[in-house]
Amino acid sequence: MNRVLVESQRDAGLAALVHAGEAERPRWAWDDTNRWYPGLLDAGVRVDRAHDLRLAHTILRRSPLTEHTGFAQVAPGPWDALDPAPAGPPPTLPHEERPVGLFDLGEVTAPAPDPHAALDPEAELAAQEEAVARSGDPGRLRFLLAAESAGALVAAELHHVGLPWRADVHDAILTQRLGPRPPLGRRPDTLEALAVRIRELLDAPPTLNPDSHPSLLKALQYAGVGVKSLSQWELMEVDHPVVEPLLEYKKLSRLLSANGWNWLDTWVRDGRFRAEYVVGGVVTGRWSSVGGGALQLPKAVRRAVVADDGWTFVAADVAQLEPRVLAAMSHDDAMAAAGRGGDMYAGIVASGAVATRELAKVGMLGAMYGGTTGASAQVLPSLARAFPRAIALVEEAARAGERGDVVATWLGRGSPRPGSDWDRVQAGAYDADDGARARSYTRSFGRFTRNFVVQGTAAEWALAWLASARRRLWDLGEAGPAHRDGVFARRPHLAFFLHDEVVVHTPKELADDVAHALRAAAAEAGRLLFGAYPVEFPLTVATVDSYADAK
DNA sequence: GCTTTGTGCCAC
DNA sequence: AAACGTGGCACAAAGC
Repeated sequence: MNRVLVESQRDAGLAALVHAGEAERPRWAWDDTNRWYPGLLDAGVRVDRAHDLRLAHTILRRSPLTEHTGFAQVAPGPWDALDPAPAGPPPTLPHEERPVGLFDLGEVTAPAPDPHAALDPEAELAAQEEAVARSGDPGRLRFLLAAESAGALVAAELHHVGLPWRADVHDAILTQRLGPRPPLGRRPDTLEALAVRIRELLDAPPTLNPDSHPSLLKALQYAGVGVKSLSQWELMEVDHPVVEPLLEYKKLSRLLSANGWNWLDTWVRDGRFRAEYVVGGVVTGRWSSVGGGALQLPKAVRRAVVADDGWTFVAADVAQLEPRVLAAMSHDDAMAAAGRGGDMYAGIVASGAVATRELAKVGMLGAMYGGTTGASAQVLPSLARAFPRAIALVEEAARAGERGDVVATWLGRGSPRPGSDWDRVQAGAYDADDGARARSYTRSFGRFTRNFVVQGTAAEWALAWLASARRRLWDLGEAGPAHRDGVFARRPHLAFFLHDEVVVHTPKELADDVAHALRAAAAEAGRLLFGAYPVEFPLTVATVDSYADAK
């Protein structure tokens, strides 16, 4: 049963209405989960199911399964122009005053009309349901839309609860590696000492700023260090005393700028890191994030992710998700068999296809990414003999992209068409240079579609896993000490998600049940996507008090 | 002065 | 200076 929420219901009575309505387990349909759910969560209301019209609209507009429908063929409308709503207020700015605005005599602009006022969610839901019904595979699309919307609920809940973050531990990590926090505008002691050492070894003046690429590159050349760039991999190939301190400087400088004290001030409040996850933010269907680099938390600071007292983390990740997904999509029995037993790469070696686990790994990754060089390309023929259906699937996806065609994930998410420069590049291939450029562009798009089908289907598996885990964790009920107010105060809940891994924050006494729930959810996700096809999705699960101790 | 671009590195 | 997919982010330099 659907219940559509419209703008006129955005008032003080909303939380009570939704709370009461939950008794009948409806599917709440709303324009954008982040415009409704954060407020409900703040009011202590969790919803069981939802339908995110904006996310569903995007999928249905681009799926090959609906391309013959009017829904996909009409000109872009207001639903196509929506930006994702943020899950929360913007962070506080470090080291500066917030813009005041009141006495800012700059250009006065009228507030933009709220695009949501013009939307008709009831009509949009009806149109979406009709498009699904007329699609080439309503069952798959219904599942995809349900999984995407469940993901939106999860993302809002992740932002609501936040990832436990110990600022004091983070500060200790920074102080140990960089020295005490310096005054504004000064380098930390360790970096300053390294800068001095780098200048000495290069015989460079005290004005040399190691953060300035052009001047550092010049100084390296004067000193006879023949590098064309400052990237690690190139510096590592050079034998010169400056390399070691320079690499150390770069590593620590990165830590400082990306996850240093400024990051801590900006993104950690009240012991929580609240990231904005953007569901469907990647064309493949993966999530992206904005603010704080939530999907790039470096291993160096994960020590600061510490469970609350009486609570612990259960961290789980899927072993070799993408090749398993590929085996299932292609019904490659030999590859599925290689995945039985936990380590698919070991299974590939056992099958006799390649000699070592490392070769199995780089070979499979190369097949899915479109690698053309090195060991990965060398073992590709062997992999193609051993796993013909799997390799054929990615090769066909690559050829489709090279033709400029659309490909689709297992559940029907369509790839974007090539950009407007596609025709221009192809048509302009007059001389040898232009021809080479056109071929390079074509192959590049082929690598994109090759990877799209696998990465996108892996993202669908992950959504199904998240949705199932979310329900199972809720069903575990309340236990142990309350750590906060709110609906998850005494409940195990998802606290972090990263493409193929999750971290659950749970009362200690439920840790074993959580681990079981995550494994059961993984098995359920496999069944929901691939039915009885015998492909396994084994998890590596660890119960840890700090995220740094997971795997 | 501001915005855009290039570089490099973090995650999967 | 990348090879081989998807991203975000900070900083300095270049562009306007």
